[in-house]
Amino acid sequence: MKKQIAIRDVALASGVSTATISRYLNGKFQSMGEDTRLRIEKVIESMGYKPNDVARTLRSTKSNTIAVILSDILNPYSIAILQGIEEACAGFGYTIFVCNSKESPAKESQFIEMMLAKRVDGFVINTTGGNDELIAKLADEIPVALVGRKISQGAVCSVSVDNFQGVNLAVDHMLQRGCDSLVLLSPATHHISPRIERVEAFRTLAARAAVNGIQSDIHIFEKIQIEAVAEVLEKIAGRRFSGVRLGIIATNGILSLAVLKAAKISGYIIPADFLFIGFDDTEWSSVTNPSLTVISQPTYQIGATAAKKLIAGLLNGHKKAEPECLELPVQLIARDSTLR
Amino acid sequence: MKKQIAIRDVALASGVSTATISRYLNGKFQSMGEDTRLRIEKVIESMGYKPNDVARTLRSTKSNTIAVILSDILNPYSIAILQGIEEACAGFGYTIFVCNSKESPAKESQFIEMMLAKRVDGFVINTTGGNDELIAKLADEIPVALVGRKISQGAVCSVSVDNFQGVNLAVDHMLQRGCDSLVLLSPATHHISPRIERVEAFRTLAARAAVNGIQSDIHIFEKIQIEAVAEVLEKIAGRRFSGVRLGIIATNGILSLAVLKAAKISGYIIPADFLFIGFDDTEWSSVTNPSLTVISQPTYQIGATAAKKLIAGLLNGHKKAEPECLELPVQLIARDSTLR
DNA sequence: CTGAAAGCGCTTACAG
DNA sequence: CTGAAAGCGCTTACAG
Repeated sequence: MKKQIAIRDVALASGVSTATISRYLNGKFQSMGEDTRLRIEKVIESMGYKPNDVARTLRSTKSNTIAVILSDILNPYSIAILQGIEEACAGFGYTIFVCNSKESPAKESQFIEMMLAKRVDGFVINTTGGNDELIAKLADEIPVALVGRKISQGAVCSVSVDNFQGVNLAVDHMLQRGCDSLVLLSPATHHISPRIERVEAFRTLAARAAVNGIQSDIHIFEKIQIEAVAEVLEKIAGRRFSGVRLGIIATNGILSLAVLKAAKISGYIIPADFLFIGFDDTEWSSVTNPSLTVISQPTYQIGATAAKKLIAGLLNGHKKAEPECLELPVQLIARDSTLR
Repeated sequence: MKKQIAIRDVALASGVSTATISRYLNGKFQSMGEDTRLRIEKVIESMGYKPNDVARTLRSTKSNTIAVILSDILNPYSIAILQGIEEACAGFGYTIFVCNSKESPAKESQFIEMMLAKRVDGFVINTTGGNDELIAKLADEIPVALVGRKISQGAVCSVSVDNFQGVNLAVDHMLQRGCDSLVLLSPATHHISPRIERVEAFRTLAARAAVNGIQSDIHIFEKIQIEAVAEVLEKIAGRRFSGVRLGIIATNGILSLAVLKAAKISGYIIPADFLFIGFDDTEWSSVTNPSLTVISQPTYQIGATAAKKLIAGLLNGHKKAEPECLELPVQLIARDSTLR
């Protein structure tokens, strides 16, 4: 690497002090003669000078950098959120670090430390659910916006969805289509808020439906494996011969895909054997066999909104993001998997 | 934010100089008394001192940070590569900046400038194809590894796939299944190497097949829109009534999905109306209707390999990554879309 | 094995 | 409108 041109070189060549160059770099043109401004512009152009962001950050304690910590980068849900974050940040000149905690609280807290050491200006976190205390403290020091998953303590800014509404839409849809038995499939809830909320919502709604003789059940999967799902399917869909009209709801995209694969392996036909609703309207949910009725989450918007809230706080010089909890509405998209 | 504890504070509290603390931080234990090491360890622990990476980077010109510039973060292909990069980097303590150029050469070059200003240690780029010269020069200054797409000039390290092999597998498969007319669907090739290579490969292979009376055609899509694809399908699949046995190959995942959607809208039945092979074995290609025969690319491995090559160079103190061009093999996965 | 000192490339009151 | 000077928090020869 050839020797870097520093601000000193530009100052020398322009016949002004480094302070003035710095002012120019920071767009403080009001306090500067037009002639000097023009001169500096020329010199910078001709020397091909590029400011060193690391030095600027060290001095100004502003890095124009945001840490994004995702619990599972493989989930299309996370990617859509990431895209929302990326675009919102790029629009304001912020660059993002991307970390993948893989649902490990230990990794998550390590990443938080690393990002702190890199002096990021703020955090967008889709938390594992295992660092509530750490994140609450973090949010006291530096702007933090949570996406998709909330934490149980502290007043931390979050953007998520109305999970009760989501499950409600799914349950209502099933009942309208004549189901008299409902089963909810969920990944292990741990301390992950949307999972807890969805299971809770289902409990509440199932209790209401029970009054009208609707049966219900809940299955939690510690690990999402096709075989495990197939096994459970075998158990609950055996009812199809008993004249029961079964409706199955899966509470996230990964699990929805697993149900589709398990059904295929086990030879179940959807919607003949059971109606099925998944979560997350991925780009492929309209071309599966059958096409998938889903609860669609505004993923892009979740990411973009969170990033914008964070940056709004940053631009106002706040030490923390507005601790407001936003809950965006979801939508049911009816397709063939619930065709009666 | 409470005042940061600096190395000076630790030095004071430990009764040594900042130089010694710095040595400790950098693991230079050989040149240090065991007693001092232990003492420093204690002090750092009790003060909760965290080194400032920005300052370290400014001084040492090493940021332990790598820029990843993706041409389309929405493509599952990119995500899988990103995952490979992320894991390889995390394994060596490197953090990644993620930039999405959205196939815009202008954005791509802007991102390169930004990342340079942030003093990243290296670049992993899935290029738009519009900055060959810039990237070639870049690679002379700093380690660069290209993923998926190569550039036409300069000796730059790259990890991609054997595209001739991929198309060859697809064409052979079609012929074995009795096709006598082959059509290749490709997004606009621009200067994107795998697209060019795939179209070229098809040309070569189609010419060979022509000797045996096999017909062939190529359609390039400027923009991938369902309607445009449906229109082309209408034109070429009209042949199905002429007793011709048609095989269609789409050269990337996004386009494959579009073909599936277009076929559905237009009422074409795959594989009855035509056989179909897509590129990229996404997690959902086994549950589409019909399940998809694909050319599977080792996406995770592409990313991981590129990142490891880059880091290997970095660790050896090289200014540039080994300018070797790696081409990984692809695989054909046969499913229902080519069932005869 | 350890320290004093210079310096990485900027920004920021302060003074004029 | 502009400059001199201090300093952000480290690392690195150099010297002992």
